[in-house]
Amino acid sequence: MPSESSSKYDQKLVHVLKTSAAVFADKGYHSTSMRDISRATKMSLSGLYYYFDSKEELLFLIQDYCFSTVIGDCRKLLTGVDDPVRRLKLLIENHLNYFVQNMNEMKVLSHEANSISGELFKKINNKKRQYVDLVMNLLREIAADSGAGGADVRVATFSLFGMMNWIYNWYSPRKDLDVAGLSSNMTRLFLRGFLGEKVVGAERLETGREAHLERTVSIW
Amino acid sequence: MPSESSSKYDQKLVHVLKTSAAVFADKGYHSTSMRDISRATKMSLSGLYYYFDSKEELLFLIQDYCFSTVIGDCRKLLTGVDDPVRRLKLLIENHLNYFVQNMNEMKVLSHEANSISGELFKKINNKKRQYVDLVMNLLREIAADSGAGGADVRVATFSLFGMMNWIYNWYSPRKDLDVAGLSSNMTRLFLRGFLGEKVVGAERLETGREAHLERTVSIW
DNA sequence: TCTATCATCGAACACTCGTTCGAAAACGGG
DNA sequence: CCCGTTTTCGAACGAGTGTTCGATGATAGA
Repeated sequence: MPSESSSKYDQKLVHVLKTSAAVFADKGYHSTSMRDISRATKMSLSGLYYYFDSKEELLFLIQDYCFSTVIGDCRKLLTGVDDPVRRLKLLIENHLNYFVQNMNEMKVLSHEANSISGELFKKINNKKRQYVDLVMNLLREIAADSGAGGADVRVATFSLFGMMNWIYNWYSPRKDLDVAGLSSNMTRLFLRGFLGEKVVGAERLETGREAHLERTVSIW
Repeated sequence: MPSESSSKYDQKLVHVLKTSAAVFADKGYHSTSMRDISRATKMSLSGLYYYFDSKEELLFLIQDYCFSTVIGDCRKLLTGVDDPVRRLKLLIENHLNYFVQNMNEMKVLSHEANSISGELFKKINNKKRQYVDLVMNLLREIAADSGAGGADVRVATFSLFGMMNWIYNWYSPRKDLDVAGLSSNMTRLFLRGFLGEKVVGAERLETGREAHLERTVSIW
């Protein structure tokens, strides 16, 4: 949706989306009134409707912007990387990195997934399914490569999403590990669990490089 | 809250709670009107208020009943079991077993945790914290016993809750594994990830017994 | 059968909601 | 500076909200 054009209009829209996401995350979508949004954005009530047609479309824009960003960033990050285990690791890092920095949006994504209906709902769900399939196929590939056929791939996929997407319920940047630590912990937890120790050991050799996301103490 | 007394009153209250939970799960708490509840329970609007003082207390009763049940069942199940790994395994089985059979409540628990305020919120949060601490201490114990100090216990705890509590987003009793399969998959996934393979191998010897919860094909 | 308690109900109140509309302000290229 | 476009706004409407109240029906022990 948001191309490279950062027009005045786009900038303000993004600002409205971010502010609204914060309010939605705090009070919940349905018990947030358009008057609350108006107050938070310092815009008049009717002025808001210049940027979207309804409260529901506002919610859609928030969700769509998030998924587009996270999927887009992910695609960029994965181009050129072939080893599926490394791809998965990068995907996890990207996912956690983005949502730790956008926890309000994450909460809205989780809580208000069913607050959108009709065509807009379909659009969001397609993007979501796209992302899920990406992970599921990755896991299938990894399992096949290593001959570890014990685990149900569907269970594994959603377990991974579960542990990643649950963070908005507990993660505190102040008292917890930073994103790099969080990421390496979860990656190891999941990969070891999915494959067993040996394969993770092999992985260790290949990934000692990219420091851009794990500058701090990391077990990898 | 609900003692052994199954008076007419209690029965009807529980029925109202269960029905309301289904509606809340479907439409969300805030966009469910008391008139919706009235319609679903086939009670008059004002008649509902004989069983609770406000919509918010209705939500509280649903959540409180759930946590009380799951924690109570868990305590019963764990009495007499000393090995921390076995305790954890039983806890996971109990958790998944209960919430697969009460997915509506699970959704309400997750989505509407912050829709309760004041004293009622504190009560719920205490029970929740109790339960989380139980798991976290268990993990600490397990990590100490096996000398595997690599993983952050807090991350591990909430990762476990994440994968378990995410199921309401994807689990379908028709197309997915049954609870026993789900449970054994997640248990293995988590324990292997948390400890590494060896310790899980040891565990395999001790737990081949309890058939009451895993009658079906199980890898354990 | 009488009566006190339990359970249910219809109607109404005060309030907030999302959205619309026409007009005014701000802006920017000529 | 002017004018067409972009952006903002105040006021209002109709619909739906949670809750209350007094009264009525059901129930069960004396």
